[in-house]
Amino acid sequence: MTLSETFKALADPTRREIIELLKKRSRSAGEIAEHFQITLPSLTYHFNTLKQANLISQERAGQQIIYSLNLSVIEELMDSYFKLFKK
Amino acid sequence: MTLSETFKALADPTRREIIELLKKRSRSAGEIAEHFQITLPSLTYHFNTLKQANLISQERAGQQIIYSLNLSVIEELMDSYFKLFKK
DNA sequence: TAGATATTTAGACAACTATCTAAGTATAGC
DNA sequence: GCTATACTTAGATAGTTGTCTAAATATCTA
Repeated sequence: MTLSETFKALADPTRREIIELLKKRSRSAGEIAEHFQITLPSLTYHFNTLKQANLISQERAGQQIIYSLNLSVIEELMDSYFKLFKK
Repeated sequence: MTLSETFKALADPTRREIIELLKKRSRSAGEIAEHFQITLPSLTYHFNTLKQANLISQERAGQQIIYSLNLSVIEELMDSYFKLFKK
């Protein structure tokens, strides 16, 4: 989970929209897909990108996979971000 | 100057290192180049990426081009960043 | 255990990125 | 005006990204 991975993950509008959705509540892949025009495989690609940046995590619930925001990691991120610009 | 452009600009380690250098003081393209192994044309590409994200600005001083951090824009950025994760 | 539902993996592909070399532009100083 | 210095622009290229379709995997339910 490098800074580069994190910024790269946040650089895509689809992925930021996924974060917006998960901010309200955790959701299954299918529920998330309802908000987008792109295919589920494409979304899976974005889930993986966000997971690799440690921004979200997943959990199986029966046939569904539930995605959630990793709020703890986001705090660290804020810190790195501040440091980048602070003199 | 979109959020995507900004995050994309920050996703590259070379560009973050340029920011680190400019944080200490404004510098010419040549001075910045001394800190890297890559060619000046490659650095110019990174300068343009950072300029497009409005993170830096340039100013000519004789034969040299001096680059500086755009601190005002960075404040806005922080704000967008907070909003992205705030419920 | 067969069929339905939910999601991922694999493989292909067009577009974009970061790099290079070679050539061009701008300024300074003689 | 010529030459040197500082930097950018142009064009090529290998690697990465975001998307798709088709196939595979996992779980539930009858």
